[in-house]
Parts: sequence; structure tokens; C-alpha cells
Amino acid sequence: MAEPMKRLPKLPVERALKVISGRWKPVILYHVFSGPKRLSELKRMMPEITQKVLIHQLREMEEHGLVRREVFAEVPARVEYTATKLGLGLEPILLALCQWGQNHAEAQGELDELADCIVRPRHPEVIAA
Amino acid sequence: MAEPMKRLPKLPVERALKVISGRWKPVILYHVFSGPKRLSELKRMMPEITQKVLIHQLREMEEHGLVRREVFAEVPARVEYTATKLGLGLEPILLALCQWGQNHAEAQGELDELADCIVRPRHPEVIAA
DNA sequence: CTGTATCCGTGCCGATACTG
DNA sequence: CAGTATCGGCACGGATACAG
Repeated sequence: MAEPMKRLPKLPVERALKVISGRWKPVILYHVFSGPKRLSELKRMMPEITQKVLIHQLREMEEHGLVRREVFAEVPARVEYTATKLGLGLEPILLALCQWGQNHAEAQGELDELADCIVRPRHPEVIAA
Repeated sequence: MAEPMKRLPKLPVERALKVISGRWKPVILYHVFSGPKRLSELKRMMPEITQKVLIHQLREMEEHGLVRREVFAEVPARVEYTATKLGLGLEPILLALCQWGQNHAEAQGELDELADCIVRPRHPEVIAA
């Protein structure tokens, strides 16, 4: 029973934020940007996420046109999630957010040890040119 | 009793998102970007928001270093909220989000009448150059 | 492997009333 | 004018068990 399709906010900024904020969406997007991924792959890439939640986030992103879900008639069946054009348009923005986040962590979180995580550039690089 | 100071996420993207997502934060930022604002001014600019919530959001943004709160010893006392350098660094990003949001609305929300709202450019302008 | 169904804690945020 | 206190709804997301 498909839910009533929650309306997105009218204001563009809020709309965009609504669409990309979800506990795991940025990370999922990050992985999907590098090519089509199977559910099990994504699950393996994010050990901490629950399958239910992973699927739920994927469903929302699909509904919002960020990713495309494709089922291949094989045995056993294979399902791939791919970033759409619209979704790819978020890549530079997410990168910018990432850089700002690092910047912010250095400025604010004094001794805030940054996570040794994937979703950030190797070398900080100068942000404010 | 100051709350335990919730730790921000370790991943830069999530950190950034956490900091800017809040029902009214983008709008507040938008207004504050155009210069220092008093509480009552902000309240007037956003009739829909509750005072309690407005203050709460401002408090968080202050704690996260996005805005600075200044009290002037006058009679009656005056309080101004100003965007910090860190906060100003978000302006281009929010603009990008806004543009992406419009783009998204056109692509997705077919007949989604865009709000006749402040937080978006007058003329769409070409996004994908 | 890919999904669904259920239960439930927690945080956000709105409404309302009150204070210096 | 600027701010606090309290209450309550509701969406989000985590745990777990089950199914095609």
C-alpha cells in the first residue's frame, strides 16, 4: 500500500535539504556516484545500517528521482541502484558541504578527531583560496 | 542548565547537514546574511515561526558558530544576531541548494507550483552551463 | 539475495502560557 | 522586547523476525 506521497516543501532550499537529509542518504549517494550498486554491496559498504532502513532510504531517493532501481531477470534475480542525472547534480554540492564540514570541524570542534572515513578528500586542500 | 552539548557527526557531510538542517535555519540564515537582525525583526520576517522555536534555532546556530549574539546595554536592551564568517561560508552552498531545488521541482514536481517566496532567485538562470 | 511487517525509543517542533 | 517552561504529536530510524 503506497503511502500518500508526502509533499515536498515549497521553498527550493528546504526541498533540496529535505531530499538529501536522511541518516544515510549522503553516504548512499556517495557510493552510488561511483557506479551502479547492488543492495548487498551497499549493505556491505555500510555495515552499520539496517537492511530495512537502507531499503527505505533507497525507496525515498527513488521516489525523489535521485536513484533509479533496475531489476534484472536472472536467476537469482539481481537489483541495481543507479544515480540519475538529477542525483548526480548533487555531487558537487555534497562535496562543498563536505569541505565546509571539515572547515567547520577545524574551527569549531577544536580537538574533534575527524572520522577516518571515506566521504572526504584525502588532503584537506585549501578551501578559502 | 545547559544541555550536554550534543556531539556533531564525525563525517563532514553529515556534520554540515546536521548544522544547517532545522525547520527554519535556512530561512533564518538567509535573512541574517543581509545584515544583523533583532529578534523581533526576524519574528516579523517569519510570521509562521513560534518565538520559542526561533530562539531555539538561533541558540543552536550560535552554539555551532553560525551566528553571533550581541547584547547592547541600552534601554530597552537590544539584541542582535549576526552571521559569522563560518556562517557566511554557507551562502554559496545554500544558493546552490536553492538552484538545485528549483531544478528538481521542475523535473519532479511536475505541476508543483513553486512558492512565491523569498529564498530563491528572481529569474531561474541557467544552472547547467 | 531482496525485500516486508511490527514494535518502539527519541528528537524535533508547534501551541500555549508565563517572566524580567 | 527578549526569553523561559511545559506539554504533546508525530516522523525518523534502529532492532528483530519473517517471506518470496
